[in-house]
Amino acid sequence: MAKEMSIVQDLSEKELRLAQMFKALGNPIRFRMMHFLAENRMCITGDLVAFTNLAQSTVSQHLKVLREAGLIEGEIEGPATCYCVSEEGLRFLKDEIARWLPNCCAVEDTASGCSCSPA
Amino acid sequence: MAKEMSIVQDLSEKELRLAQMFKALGNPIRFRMMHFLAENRMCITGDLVAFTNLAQSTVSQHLKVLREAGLIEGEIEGPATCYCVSEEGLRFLKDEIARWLPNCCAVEDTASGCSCSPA
DNA sequence: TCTCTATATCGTAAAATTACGATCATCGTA
DNA sequence: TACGATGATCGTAATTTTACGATATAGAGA
Repeated sequence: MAKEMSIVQDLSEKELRLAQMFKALGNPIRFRMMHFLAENRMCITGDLVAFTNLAQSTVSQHLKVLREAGLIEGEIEGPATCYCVSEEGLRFLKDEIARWLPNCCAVEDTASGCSCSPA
Repeated sequence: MAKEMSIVQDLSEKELRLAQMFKALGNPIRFRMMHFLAENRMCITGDLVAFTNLAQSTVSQHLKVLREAGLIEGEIEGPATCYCVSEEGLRFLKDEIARWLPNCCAVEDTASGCSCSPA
C-alpha cells in the first residue's frame, strides 16, 4: 500500500476519477447494471434486485460503488430510491477516454504491433 | 458465482472484452503502467519494475493481466521481453466506449440529473 | 400511531486480488 | 558447456471484494 502510493500519487484528479470509474465498471454485475439502467432510463433498487437475482443488500452495495464513482445518481422518491445514469459522469468517462493516451495509436501510427529494437 | 452467470451470460463478445479491459485498468498500478508504456512507447519488464518499485514477480503478474485484456503486447527480444501498448486494443477500447450506452446522455438530453416520476 | 414497503448499513464468511520470495526457463556470451 | 541477465510461473500470506442475512431508517397510508 505504501509502495503503491508512491506510484499512484502523481495521478491527477481526473485520472483518479477515471481509474475509479474503471474499477467500478470492471465488475461484470455492475457493468450489466449500467446497461440496465441506461436501457430503462431509470429504475428503483428493487428493479435491479429482480434483474440481477442478487440479495437486496448486495445490490445496494453495488449501487453505492457506482454512485461513488459518479456513474449514477440516486434520488429518494418516496419510500424508494430512484437511480439513473449520471449524464455528467458518462460524458466525463467518454471524453477522458477519448483523450486518454493520445501519444499512441494515432491514425497514422506504426500501424500495429510492437517492434522493439527496430535495428 | 452461479447467480452471476445468469446475468452476465448475455454479454456479447465485445462487451465481455470491454468489461475485462475495465477490470484491468481499474487497478491504479496497471493504470499507471499503461501511462508509462504509452509515454515511453515501449519498454522491458525491468523498466516497469524500476518505475513501480514493486517486486519483479508482481510486475510480471500485472503485465499478464494487461496482456490478457488485450491492452498491451509483449514480444520476446533476446533475453528480455519488450512490451508496448496494443494499438488495436486501445482503439477497440476507445471505439467501444464512444459507442457505449448510446441511449443516454445525448447532447440534447434531459440536460442533467435524475428526474424520477416526473408527475 | 402502527404497519407495510423499500433501502441503506452492519457484521461476517467466502472468494478473488495483490504482493512477495523462490524457483524455473530462456537467451546471449565467455 | 557454464554463467549471468531477464522474466515468467509457483506457492503463499495479507488485503480487498463480493455476497448474504439481520438490522436500522424513512416515507406512505390505514
